[in-house]
Amino acid sequence: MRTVKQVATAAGISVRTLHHYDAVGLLRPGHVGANGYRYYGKEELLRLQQILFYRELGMPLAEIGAVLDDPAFDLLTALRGHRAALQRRIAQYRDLIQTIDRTIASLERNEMMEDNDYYAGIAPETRDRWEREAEAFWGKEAVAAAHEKARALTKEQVDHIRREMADIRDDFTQLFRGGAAPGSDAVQAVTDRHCRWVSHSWTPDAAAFAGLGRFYVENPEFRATYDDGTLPGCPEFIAEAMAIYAERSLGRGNSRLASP
Amino acid sequence: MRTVKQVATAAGISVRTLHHYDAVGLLRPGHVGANGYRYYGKEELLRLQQILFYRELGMPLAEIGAVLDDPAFDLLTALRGHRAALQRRIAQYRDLIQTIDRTIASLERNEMMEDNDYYAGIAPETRDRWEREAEAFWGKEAVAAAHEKARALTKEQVDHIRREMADIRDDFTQLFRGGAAPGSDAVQAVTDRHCRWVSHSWTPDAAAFAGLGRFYVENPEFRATYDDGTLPGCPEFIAEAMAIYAERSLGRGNSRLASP
DNA sequence: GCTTGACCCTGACGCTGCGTCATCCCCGAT
DNA sequence: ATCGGGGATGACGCAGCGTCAGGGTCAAGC
Repeated sequence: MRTVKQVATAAGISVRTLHHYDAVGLLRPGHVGANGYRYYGKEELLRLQQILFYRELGMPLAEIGAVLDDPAFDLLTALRGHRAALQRRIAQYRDLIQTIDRTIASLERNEMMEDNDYYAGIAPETRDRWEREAEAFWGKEAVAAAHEKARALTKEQVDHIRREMADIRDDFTQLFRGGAAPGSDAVQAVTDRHCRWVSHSWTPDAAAFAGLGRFYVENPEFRATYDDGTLPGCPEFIAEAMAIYAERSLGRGNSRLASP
Repeated sequence: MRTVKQVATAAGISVRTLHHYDAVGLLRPGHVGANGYRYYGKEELLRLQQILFYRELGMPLAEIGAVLDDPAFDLLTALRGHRAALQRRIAQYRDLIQTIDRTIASLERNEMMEDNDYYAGIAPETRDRWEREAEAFWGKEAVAAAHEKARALTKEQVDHIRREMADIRDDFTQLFRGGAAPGSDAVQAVTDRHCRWVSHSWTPDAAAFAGLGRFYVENPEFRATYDDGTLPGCPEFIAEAMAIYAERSLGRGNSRLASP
């Protein structure tokens, strides 16, 4: 029989959380003393473990209660729904990140041009505000599309290319986190996709592709792109994979890109 | 001068939102009529566009207010911080998705094997402890990978595998009782079967296979399984056989598992 | 037996960004 | 005069606790 604090510290949660779970009927103490103290036994601790597990999955408390109290509850469906929701959120966040990147880029451009202003007569602030307003007004998609059009590419092409790059980047980071070896089949497969992607605008040979990898390592912008700020060493990992790929698949003239 | 509803429908937000923004001082109407009606002019509309833009980036309203009201505010830093936060969230969600996948997999496996499940007769607590020990020993990734592999098996396959394991265990105990040497041909033949058996869910190299032997010795549950309580020293015997096997047949790259 | 400090309890408000009533006022059209 | 479509101001709700505030309880040392 443990008191609230003992349980809380053991489980890594706060006393208030236990109070809350008691209040909403999610986890009742096994015993309540005459003084009103809550005491938890083994059974309650086990239940708490389960609660915390599902909570970590982002499941709302009410749903957790339903799962634990009703064995007929369709947990599988609930989990799948949860998974889908998480993926939607991830996709949404990725879009947001792209928008932020564009905003940052435009801000930096403006700062860079502050001194020797190319656009004499127009204050950078104003121009910047214009762009943001335009984006807010027509939607970032539309503005982006307009910019891309100027580069003589169709929207679908651009979209496709962007998505492909995002995919590749995600695959790389995930493999890196999973501890995959740069020379492993999985990593090399992604590197192959990357090489094909690069080939949209450029046809690298072995040396050039390996050089691009080194460029990723040395260039802060690219580091930031791949590194995620949370995965130090990921650019090096990618560069290594690219070097291996260059030697294996691009070296000695056995280019896979000769016949696309 | 537009009324709340006009602004709201034009901007795609609710009237309540405008009220809220007014209440928190984020967006004040340009004019307020004698009757209390809010009227918004062009300036306010522009400000609203900016507000909505930053809101879409997931920025809290208070911060948006700071950005718009204080031109000295470090927008770049704020945006970068935001980006990092979003990426952390994405990483977190990806971890959650992985956990969910594992949970779903285990649930499906259990449903598939309702009666005779993998860990029949073993208390969930014990099972969990096993799993944690196994994870500590080989790492989470390896255990998770083994689980994935296991979940793809049909019921008959599982039955077959279990029977095979029982046979192997019997052979081991019989040989041990008969005083066979761990390096003898008979014992090594059984060890070979054992290695193949293990390979159903895992592909060990020499070090890993020998490590599994030590795991059998050190882990009480496995001791109990092999030991039968009547044959002290049997786990050590098996571990020794496995170590020898590992060196002879798995070491120096002459792996039999390279071409299964 | 008394003080002290560590714990325990029960409210109750706060936070985020509005959605959703409820209640009442106002304006133009009929 | 009346009616319908806005408009306004509270106020509660939500999700999951954090964070006081105010007041008992317990074990230990003096």
